[in-house]
Amino acid sequence: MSAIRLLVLGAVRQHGRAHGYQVRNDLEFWGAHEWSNAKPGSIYHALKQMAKQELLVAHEIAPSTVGGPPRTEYEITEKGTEEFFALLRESLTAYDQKPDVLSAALGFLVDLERSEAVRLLEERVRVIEQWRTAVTESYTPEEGPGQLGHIGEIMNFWVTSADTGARWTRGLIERIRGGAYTFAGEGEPFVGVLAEGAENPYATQERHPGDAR
Amino acid sequence: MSAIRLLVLGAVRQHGRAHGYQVRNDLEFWGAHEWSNAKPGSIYHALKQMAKQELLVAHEIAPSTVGGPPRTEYEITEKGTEEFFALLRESLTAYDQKPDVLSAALGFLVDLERSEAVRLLEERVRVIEQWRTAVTESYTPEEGPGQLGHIGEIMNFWVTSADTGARWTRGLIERIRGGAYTFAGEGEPFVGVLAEGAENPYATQERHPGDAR
DNA sequence: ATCTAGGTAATCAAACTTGACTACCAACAG
DNA sequence: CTGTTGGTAGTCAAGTTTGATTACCTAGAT
Repeated sequence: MSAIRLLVLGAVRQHGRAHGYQVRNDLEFWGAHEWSNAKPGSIYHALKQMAKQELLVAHEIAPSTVGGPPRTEYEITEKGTEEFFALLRESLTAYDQKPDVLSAALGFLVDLERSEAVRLLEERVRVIEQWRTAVTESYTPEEGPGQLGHIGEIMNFWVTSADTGARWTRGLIERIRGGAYTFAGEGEPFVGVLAEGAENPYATQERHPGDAR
Repeated sequence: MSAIRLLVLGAVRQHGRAHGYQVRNDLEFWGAHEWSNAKPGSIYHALKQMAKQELLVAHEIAPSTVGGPPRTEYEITEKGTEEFFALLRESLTAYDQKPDVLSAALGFLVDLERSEAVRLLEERVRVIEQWRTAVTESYTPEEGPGQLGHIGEIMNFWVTSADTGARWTRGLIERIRGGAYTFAGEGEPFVGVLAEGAENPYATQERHPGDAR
């Protein structure tokens, strides 16, 4: 599964109603074009595709208010909302080692309730650990180690990445447990989209436990 | 760039001459279907594509020696060999954060000379560090931290992954400096392909400095 | 009044990827 | 000597991704 559907569904959902260019801008604001396949063609394709599948409805109106050609607006349906949460939950727990999927899911983490977020992330840690066990067991000994030569470095690399992923996830769980961020049903949600016509003032640093209440 | 071209080119090159099914088996032997898009359709597609681009030549012969339909054999051309090394060098140094590309390159690392391998990996570390600096600078302060809320976790995740990647690469450099593995021009290369008709006895563990001479 | 630089919104062909499916043959059971 | 299981080798249609390109409009410069 690629990250694009989750990203697009989530972006439309946050706006309530959005046209392609708006979605495109949100995703750029999140830096998504850097770590996922959120490029114009993919975004517009996903919108059309999901409209055909009735996850979105297309309103062929809106003759543009700020110049440029007319635009199509999309609205998320009930079915789309279900799909959104299904994708979100799956992306958080699956360890398919495609980091863009996890990144996309992190962007929508706070759309869940705090307790569920924690539960899913704990499940994620479990899945990673299982994967690690399976891999190191099935790809081991028999004829003794060293049989693989430099090929073993590939597995070593993946295992190292998995361990980092697990450790990082545990850190995130702690931050959430410690009260960081505002989750669903906790009032004033954090708005991660650009207002119509706003500038793009991105900002971040190594963030840790106590901030962003 | 996806990993498939490098994988297929490299596999054909190691055999000297190979048919699709053989390549497919090699990649499976390396576990490539688990961490890359090395699936049958992609492999056969890549073979045809690269034959059209004259990176490979197709020999439409070989009426099968072991049962099954006739098969097409491919041979790497000079142009293909150049492309192979170009892809390999790029995959080792580029930090496009698609880990499958690095994995593929690791499989062919020993086709380079030891000194070049080290040089490229050091370059890789530099590139990762540059990326890290650029990201943490450009996505920072201005309106003070905490502006990003949970969105900051995405960057945090990428930065953590980058750091792990850099640290792991440094470890690999040390292992190589310490004499691990057999590189180009050092005699008897390690054979990472299945002999015609061989079983698939994969094996690995957390490997460290002194082994596999 | 005209030109053009630049932002807005989207499309398109070409390439790539996927997963299911086909076709061929050998070997063995019945 | 017939059927059927299983491995070998590959194809195909449907879907996705990419990068270049188009079309529209505004605002300021000439």
